Amino acid sequence: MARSSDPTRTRILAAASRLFYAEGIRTVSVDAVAEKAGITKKTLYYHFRSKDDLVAAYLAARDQPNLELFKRWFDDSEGALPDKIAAIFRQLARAARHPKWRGCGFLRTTAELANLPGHPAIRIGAAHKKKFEAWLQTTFEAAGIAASGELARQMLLLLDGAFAVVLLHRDASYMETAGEAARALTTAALARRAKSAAPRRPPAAR
Amino acid sequence: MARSSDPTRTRILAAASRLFYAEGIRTVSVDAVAEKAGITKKTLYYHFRSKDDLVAAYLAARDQPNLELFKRWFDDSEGALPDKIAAIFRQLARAARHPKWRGCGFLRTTAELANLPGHPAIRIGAAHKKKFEAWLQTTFEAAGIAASGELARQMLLLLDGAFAVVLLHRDASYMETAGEAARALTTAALARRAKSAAPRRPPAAR
DNA sequence: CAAGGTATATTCACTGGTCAGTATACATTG
DNA sequence: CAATGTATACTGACCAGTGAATATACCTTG
Repeated sequence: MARSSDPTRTRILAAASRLFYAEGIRTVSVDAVAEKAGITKKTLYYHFRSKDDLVAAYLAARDQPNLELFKRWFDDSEGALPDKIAAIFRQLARAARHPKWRGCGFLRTTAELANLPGHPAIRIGAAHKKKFEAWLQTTFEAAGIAASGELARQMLLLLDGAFAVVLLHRDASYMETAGEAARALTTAALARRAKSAAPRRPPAAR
Repeated sequence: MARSSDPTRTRILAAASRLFYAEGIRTVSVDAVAEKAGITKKTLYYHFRSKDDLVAAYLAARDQPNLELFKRWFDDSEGALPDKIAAIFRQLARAARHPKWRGCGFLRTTAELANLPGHPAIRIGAAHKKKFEAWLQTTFEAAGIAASGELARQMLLLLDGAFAVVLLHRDASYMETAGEAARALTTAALARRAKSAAPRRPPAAR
C-alpha cells in the first residue's frame, strides 16, 4: 500500500490540486492529471482507486494547510479582536487579486458535485468548514462573547459569501466589505458582553 | 427566426432549466435536454446555436422571475425594514428545506464555469446579482440610510454565503442565522441615520 | 384559385473526439 | 524470485455538433 509520503503519490496530488483548482473537477480528465504529474494513467490508478478518490484526496490535502493559514493570519495581525477578524478578510482580498485565484476549492467542488449529495469530497468540504467554524467559536468564547456560536456562523457566512461574490464579479473589494461587516458584528457582540457581564476573565470553557 | 414565445423553444428551455439546476451544467448532455423536451438534438440546435448558448438562456430566463420573487417576499412581509429584510431569508430557508433545492443556480453555474471567465452565462449571473444589489441599495436609500451601498453589499454577501453554506451542510438553519445578521446590520445602519440626521424624510434621491 | 416557390421547423443517422477505467506485460529492487 | 511499481495499448460508453433529407406553412404569380 502506498504511504502518504510516497513521492509519486505526492506528485500526483500536487498535479491534481493545481488542475482541479484551476479548471474544476469535471473538466479535468484523469489523463490530464497523469500527464501533468509526468506519469501514465495506469500508475495513477495504482495510487488512487478512482477519480472520485483522487478528488477527495485533493480536498483532504488542502484541509489542514488552509486552516493553519487562516489561524496564522489571525495570530500575526495587530489590534483587538474585531481587527484581527478583519485581517483575515484583508489577507484574503490580497489573495483574490492574484490572477490565478479561483475562489474556495471546497465550495466550488461542492457546487459542481451538488447532484451527488453523499460524495466523499463534499463530506471533506463540510468537515473543513465545520472545523473553521469551531475554531472561530472557540476564539470568540475565549474573548467572553456569549453568543459565540451565532457569531462564528455569521463570520463563516460572510466569508463564504465573499468567496462566491468575488468569484462572480472578479472584484476583490467585496472581500473588504465582508471584512467590515465581520468587524461590525464582532464589535457589537463584544459590546453586549461588556454590558451584560462586567469585564472579567473568559468563562471557563465547558 | 424563433421568437421567444415559440412553444418548442419554451419547452427546451424548461427542460434545460430543470436538468441544469438539478444536475449541473457539465453533467447534463445536450442529448439529455433534448430527450427531456421530447425533441431531437438537431431541433434543439435549430433553436440554440450551442450548448453554451443554451446555458446562457437558462440563466437569462431565471433572472427576472427570481428578482420579482425576492421583491414580493419583501413587499408582502410585515414590520419595519430590518424585519422585511429578515423575511427574505426566512422564505429562502423554507425553500431550502425542499429536497429538490440545490442552492443558487447563478452561483453554482459560476463556480462550475470558473475556468471560463468571460462566459456569457457568468456575465448574466453577474448582472443578476448586480440588479439585486441595486434594488437593495435603492430600498435602503429610501429609508434614509447613508451607507446604503455598503449595507446592500453586506446583505448580498450574507445571502450568497448562506446559499453556499446551506448547500454544503444541507442545513437550512444557516439561512436563518444569515437573516439575523442581516437584521442586526440593518438595525445598526438605521440607528446611525437616526443619530446623525434627526428623523426626517428620506433625502432626495440623487 | 391553383401551381410552384421559399422560409421555417423537424427528424435520423452520423462523425470525430474524449473519457474513466482495464488487461497485459515489463522493470526494478529487496 | 516475489512484491512493488510503471508502461503501452485497449474497451465501451458518451458527447458536442453536423449532413442530408423531409414536412409544414405561408406567399407569390400566372
